[in-house]
Amino acid sequence: MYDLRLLRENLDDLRDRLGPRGKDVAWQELRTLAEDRRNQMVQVEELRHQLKKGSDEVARLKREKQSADYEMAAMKALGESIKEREEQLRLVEEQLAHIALRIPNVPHASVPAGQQPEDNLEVRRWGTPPHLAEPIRTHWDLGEGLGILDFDRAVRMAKARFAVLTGMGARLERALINYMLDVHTTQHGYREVLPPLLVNRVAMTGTGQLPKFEEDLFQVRDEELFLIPTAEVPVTNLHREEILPEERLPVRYTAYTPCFRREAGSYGKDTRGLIRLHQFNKVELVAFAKAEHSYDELERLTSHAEAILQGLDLHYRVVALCTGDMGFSAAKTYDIEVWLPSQQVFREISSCSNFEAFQARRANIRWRPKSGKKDTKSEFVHTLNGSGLAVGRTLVAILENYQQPDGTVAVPKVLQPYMGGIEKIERS
RNA sequence: GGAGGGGUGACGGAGUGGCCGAACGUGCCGGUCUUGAAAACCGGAGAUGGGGUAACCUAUCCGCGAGUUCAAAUCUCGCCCCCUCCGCCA
Repeated sequence: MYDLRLLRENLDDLRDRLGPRGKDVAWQELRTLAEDRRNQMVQVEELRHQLKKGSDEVARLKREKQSADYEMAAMKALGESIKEREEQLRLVEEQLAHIALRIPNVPHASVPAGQQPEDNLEVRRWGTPPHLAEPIRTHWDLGEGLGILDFDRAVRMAKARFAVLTGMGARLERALINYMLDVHTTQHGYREVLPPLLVNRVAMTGTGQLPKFEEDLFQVRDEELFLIPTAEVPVTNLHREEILPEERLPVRYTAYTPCFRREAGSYGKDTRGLIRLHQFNKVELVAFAKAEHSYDELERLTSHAEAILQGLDLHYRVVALCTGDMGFSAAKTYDIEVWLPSQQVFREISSCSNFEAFQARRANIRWRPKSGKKDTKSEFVHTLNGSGLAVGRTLVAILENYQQPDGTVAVPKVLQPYMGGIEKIERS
């Protein structure tokens, strides 16, 4: 969502900067509507001003025990005409919002141009692929072989794209969640949050999931509530309609939540295994920062997500998404991709974005400078978030990268305290 | 789910139709006083949108949305949320 005055005055500039990202935007209509809105607003204001003065005049006449019949009749007529014009204005604003809420964020200057994932820019790699004996097994073969992963039975109580973890599989997932939360809270300075998993429409609109992506969300029947697709939604909305004092910034939260996604339009993709499910666990990092610090914060937040992979000794790379591959609300995104030996590819395990003021404008999240003097006008914060990490995919990476020739899986050192001290997952 | 009470500015809390953007208090900012601070006293200060180069002007905002009226924080209706008690329940 954009500031409407900026929108009107910098429409061409905005269109240029969006480039192909703005190809679906009705620019001409937008321009007309923005002009209409301003003109009609000026008129309505003027008429309202007259109405107010007229009403004051009626009050004065009545106080002086004079007849006010003429004025009252005139004001009645004026009031009706205002009502009509306001209705027109409301319509224009509605149409304007309909378009404006569907305009994606403007990419930061440092974002590589491009349309395809191939146009993404690799910025660094860490570690090396493990030396594994052939045959290299997939995580679903390993998991089912060890009896810790069950896809078939998940269909009984749910449907395809759900999974059941049992035994040491469930334990490993829980260990990962605890490990990640512990690192972020004790080493990286994040405050832990356990938010609602159902949120309302306003919250979803604030972070940008709505109105454009409603078909990607699970919705509760009979009530206007949605299952969260990411903890980003409830945690960013913690400060909706708030003005944060300067000394509180930056604010950093971490949250473990299950996430729910319809995965509409992904038929045939990643149909096997834990990679793409309707429900998965994620530890999220969320930050609120001043504009001048938000890109430093993005680097920091990304490094915090990387720290988890480094602790687990998993090979990964970081890529800067190109303009065409970025999400709707993001101004810049780094994806962290972990090495999956079974497919010999890097797969996304974290996505870290700076939304600049895009979400803050929609959710009305501001901060106010400390100085008590003049110039204490509030400003929009910049919001950021990133996975730290997607837990299910981390479990996948561990199964595949730590697999042994006999089909067992070694437990990474840092997780052993969370796994009751065991060093290896065996069939049980 | 049932019964009752309530949603006003950063906070507390007045205000039941017109000079109310809203008393008063606390907190905040500036000043006087003081070696400095506190206290006391004086003064200032809401948010958002629109117009204007600017000083400034203007509209809207008393949970949200409709309605009545020349005029609504105040009256009517609907909705949302919070609190207390009862029921149910992890």
